[in-house]
Amino acid sequence: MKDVTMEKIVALCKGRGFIYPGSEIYGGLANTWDYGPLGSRLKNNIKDTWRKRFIQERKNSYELDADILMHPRVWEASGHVASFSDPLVDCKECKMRHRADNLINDFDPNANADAMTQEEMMNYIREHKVPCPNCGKSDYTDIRQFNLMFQTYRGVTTDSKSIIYLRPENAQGEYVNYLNVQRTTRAKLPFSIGQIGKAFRNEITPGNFTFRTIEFEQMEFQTFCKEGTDSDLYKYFKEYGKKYFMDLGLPEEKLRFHDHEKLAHYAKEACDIEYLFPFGWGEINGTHNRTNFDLSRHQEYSGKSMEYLDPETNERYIPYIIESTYGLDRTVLAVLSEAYDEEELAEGDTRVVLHLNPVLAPYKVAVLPLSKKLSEKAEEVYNKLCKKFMCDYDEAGSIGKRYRREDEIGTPYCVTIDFDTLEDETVTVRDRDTMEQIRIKIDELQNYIQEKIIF
RNA sequence: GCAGGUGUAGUUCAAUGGUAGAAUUCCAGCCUUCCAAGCUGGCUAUGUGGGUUCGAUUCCCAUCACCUGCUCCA
Repeated sequence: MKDVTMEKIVALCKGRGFIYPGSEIYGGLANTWDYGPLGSRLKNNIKDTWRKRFIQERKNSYELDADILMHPRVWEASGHVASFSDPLVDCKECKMRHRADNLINDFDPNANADAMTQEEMMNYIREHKVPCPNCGKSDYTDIRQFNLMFQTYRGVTTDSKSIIYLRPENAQGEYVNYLNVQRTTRAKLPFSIGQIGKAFRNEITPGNFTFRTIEFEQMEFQTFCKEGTDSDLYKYFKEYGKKYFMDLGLPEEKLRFHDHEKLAHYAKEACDIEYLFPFGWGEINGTHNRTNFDLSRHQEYSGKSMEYLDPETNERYIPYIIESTYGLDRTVLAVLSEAYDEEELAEGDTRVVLHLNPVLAPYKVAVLPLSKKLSEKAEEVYNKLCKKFMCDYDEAGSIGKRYRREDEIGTPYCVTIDFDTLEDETVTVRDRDTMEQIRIKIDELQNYIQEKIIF
């Protein structure tokens, strides 16, 4: 086991085709990344495991694929238009950047900056000569609003009436559709809606590789329930999430809960699951008890009833929502960080190997003819296996070199065709983790591999 | 966004105000019967845009990206 650094992860990702810098030929675009052939497979495999755990294996769970673009009023109702922007000022003296509201609240906890307009905050800072926490001077630029939502315009003109937003979270798609889903599936509370999709936030902060990006993909699970059952479900889904990560291959000692004390405007309870990345602990899941805040707001802003008619009691009420959000890109990064290893073999020989859970591996199996004279037979085996699995084929270089190449991209099984194969229809299957080899009939290959990739 | 640093083949490094060299990777061929062998050949680079200059990869400016620190982080 060697030191795993972000540099090594980034280098492997770029070098082997997991993740490339975005728009690289134009010099790159900060905080954007493109998933290459292997990264796409890994990402999709993670999505598949998530769907299996959260949709397929749970009763009363349904998938949704809502549009990224939503009615602008959605974001007024959700509170994002009002509170998803930060009022920023720069100290002219030391160039330090501050949030104006934090500056005021830290200066005088009773000032209640949250209730101030931008202008009132500016005046307050000037009148009270609020000092810069860094250098002590009080000489600031004007407040600039920094909205974390990306805006764009629909239609041919760019007048303000046509502003629409790229969604900064996916949850609202489930919320505005919750009655559609409930009606069409005839679901009874509690039921859940899951969704995998992209969200966008105009973050200015450089992230650790794909840890913080401006475009990112989330796997979200919203459970609609009756008030009073919410806290138990909240606790349940925290644990369910942790179990999911452990099933992916993240060890328990590198996972921890982080309960929030300072809560977002919608939340009654909030907890992150954090993973110990090479750069430190980082959030990979957030579970929130959002109460009936969102649905109440949508009822208020849309004028449509968001009430659920409880068929057992004939009560009408707005359900509570337990949200559990999984960062897909972060999960990919966590899985890669955990899988990465450099192993010392005999006499200074080393190999880089990704000990990926086989179910996540981009290629499940690689077909390697020992000699190019065996290509025909090898292709026959390849054509058989690729009907069932993502399958690699390599006949370039020595067999040892090809094993190393597959180790580096996490292929769990290498199938080697030799001259005996032509006689007895058997092949060698070499295990990535143990490097042990077994001899097996070609006809048994498919079942052998299939059994190893059950999630 | 601020301060400092760095940008040369896919990767790691050279060199130079006169038009870039190596190792490795990769590709092809020979060889090779299970863990990075060898031989031969081949492809590939001065982040981008300006400026100074007869001539810029080199000097200057801007920009973009990356690294370190701050700031920010629903």
